[in-house]
Amino acid sequence: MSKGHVQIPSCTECTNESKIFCALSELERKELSVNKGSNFYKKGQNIFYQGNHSHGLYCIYSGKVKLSKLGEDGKEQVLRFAKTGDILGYRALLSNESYQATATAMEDCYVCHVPKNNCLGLMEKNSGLSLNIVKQLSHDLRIAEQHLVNIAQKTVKERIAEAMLLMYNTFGFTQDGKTLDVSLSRSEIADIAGTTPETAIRTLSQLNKEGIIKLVGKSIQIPSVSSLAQEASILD
Amino acid sequence: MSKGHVQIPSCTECTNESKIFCALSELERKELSVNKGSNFYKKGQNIFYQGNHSHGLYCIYSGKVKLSKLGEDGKEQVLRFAKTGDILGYRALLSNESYQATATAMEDCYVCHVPKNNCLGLMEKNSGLSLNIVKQLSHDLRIAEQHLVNIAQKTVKERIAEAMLLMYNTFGFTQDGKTLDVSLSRSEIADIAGTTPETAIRTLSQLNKEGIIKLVGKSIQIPSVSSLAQEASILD
DNA sequence: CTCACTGAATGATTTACATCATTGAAGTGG
DNA sequence: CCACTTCAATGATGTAAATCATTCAGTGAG
Repeated sequence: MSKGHVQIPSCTECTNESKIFCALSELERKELSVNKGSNFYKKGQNIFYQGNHSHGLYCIYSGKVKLSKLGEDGKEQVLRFAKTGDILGYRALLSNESYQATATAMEDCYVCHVPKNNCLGLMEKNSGLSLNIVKQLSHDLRIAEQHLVNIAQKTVKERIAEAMLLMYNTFGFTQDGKTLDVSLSRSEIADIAGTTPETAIRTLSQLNKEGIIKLVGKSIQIPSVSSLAQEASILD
Repeated sequence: MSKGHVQIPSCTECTNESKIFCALSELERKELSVNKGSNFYKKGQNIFYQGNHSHGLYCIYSGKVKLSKLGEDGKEQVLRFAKTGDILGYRALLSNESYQATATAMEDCYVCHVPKNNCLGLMEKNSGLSLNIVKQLSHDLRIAEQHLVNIAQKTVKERIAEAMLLMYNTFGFTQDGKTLDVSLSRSEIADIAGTTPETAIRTLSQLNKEGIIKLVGKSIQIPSVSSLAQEASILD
């Protein structure tokens, strides 16, 4: 807890370029800030659980978060990721249903929480905010449906390649311009691709041998994004 | 009921209880109606194609429609269904992207089309309408993500059972209270469950032998919805 | 330093499912 | 009425991937 002591500023001072809240005026940002809470989540901690009831909106000040869902047998399926500036929990908030996924900190995170009434009040007043959220929902739906088709029709190898691409598209590279700026266990990669850890491991080392990716300790390098993309969509 | 001569009324007179447009006042419905077009689609015809650009919103006056998506290799994946009173194409309209799925008439359909500007104008004026659409999007996202987990983790038999349940939940039974009120080819059922026609056929006849479902010619009967749900490992 | 613990990697075995090939049933048209 | 087409159904076979089991490398505690 004593780690760092990061000071989270008011929403008016927030430097994150939020895709959602950019529609707000200075005054509205102030209103957003009034009742907000800020929390620190250690790597591995859950921000909310599938089945919980929603009390507001989460906004990631810093850190990486994964959203996953449990199947009937308890096996985890990663749905998508979120990072600095992204908001979480809008689906449950808007449909007034319980959370249908679990949000887990992939690394130490600072996350703000805006109470339900603040959000809904602002959405009613500011149609730009509503539209941004609608766009976010539309985007998520598109991604989810594409993910569905991928899981249903592609081979494990293609799905693993696709998972690498997802990680690249979401988090990008570190300074060296080739290493994925995210650390996932083999088991988590398997949960994205809808396979088992063992098969994920085997497939990763196969891609490694083929030079499509490079496994360096815990981290993964992608020498050529385009050849990885080719691997993800075309059968060998 | 004579084919080809159904008179589609103005939106003010529409008897369909639309989940979306119920938020509109009499006056707004009139506005909705001004520029709307109405079309007849024969069974098998496409209402819009994956990749097309959106010019407005579709509203189903009568009939059943399936929404599906093509994988890289051309294999079809059924995403969801729509029926009388449902609207289509809101995702593409709102996110301003092209259609990412293809809508196909499963039986002869009458479908209205409301131009883009009418829709967006009404949405701006009536926040209840926006909220309804947000709720619809949230719902679709929930279904899509659940579908994803099912495809990723369940066996073919469970997925086929789930597909039967989806058909039941969407279209219900005919008058006899046990026959699914929808006609799908085995190949289409396979496209829902993410499998091949052959395996779908074999699994259906297996479920038939076990008495979970009854295959009567082209139609499918469900003696007990709860035992079918059990077969699909649905707990909720 | 060594013992225990954790995650990664890989081999062996089994299972589930796709693919291929064939037959039968039901339409459809000349 | 019969050939022709289309679709449902099923059996045989090959294969991808899950499951189980084991080894190995790295890390931290005592």
